Amino acid sequence: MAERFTSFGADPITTARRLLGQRLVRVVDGRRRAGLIVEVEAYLGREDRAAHTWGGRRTARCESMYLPGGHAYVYFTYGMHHCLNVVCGKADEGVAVLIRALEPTEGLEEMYRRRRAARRTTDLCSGPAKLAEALAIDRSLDGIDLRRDAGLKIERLRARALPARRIETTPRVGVAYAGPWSHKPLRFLIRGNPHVSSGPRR
DNA sequence: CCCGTGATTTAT
DNA sequence: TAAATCACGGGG
Repeated sequence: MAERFTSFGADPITTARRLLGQRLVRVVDGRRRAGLIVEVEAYLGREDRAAHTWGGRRTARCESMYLPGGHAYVYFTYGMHHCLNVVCGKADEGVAVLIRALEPTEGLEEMYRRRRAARRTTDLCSGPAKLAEALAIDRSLDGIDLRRDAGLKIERLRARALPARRIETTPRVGVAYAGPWSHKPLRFLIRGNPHVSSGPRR
């Protein structure tokens, strides 16, 4: 029986690295859908032009990003997509880690049912909105506590972060508008994993 | 490459 | 109130 991952109090870069290789679990009607976290991005709060909390912006949408580490921040964009962030740090810091891709491990049949366009397992969760669709994650989960809530949690499969040589670092995806912040190496992937999204390779 | 799609944010 | 924007994905 896997324990829950609960070390959400650190800064977003540390948390991002710690989350790689852990297991994201969604329970719907008592049934599990799960996958290993293989790609994440760190969002650094006030100073980070690409973060929703940039400049201390505090809007209805991103309010939950100011909760203490361990909560979910789920937002809706492009009129059709949801994305899941794991809030980290302390209350009011506005820092989080975007979960960008999973290697599916449980509930694949249900994932295929939800993801009409998926032809192979690497299409199921290889992007932030893909995994949200596959795991039925939407704004109803915004602000929930990942350390206590039954519907969405992270299981700790390893006590320590993966060794640095197994982690690839690249700029973040889709933040070209963010000036200097668009090039910073804040995207982290498990090197060589086929389930990562189609962002920059290095 | 282009485009859907509509909530959310930002400008007037 | 109106206009622009968008942590994306799918199909050519």
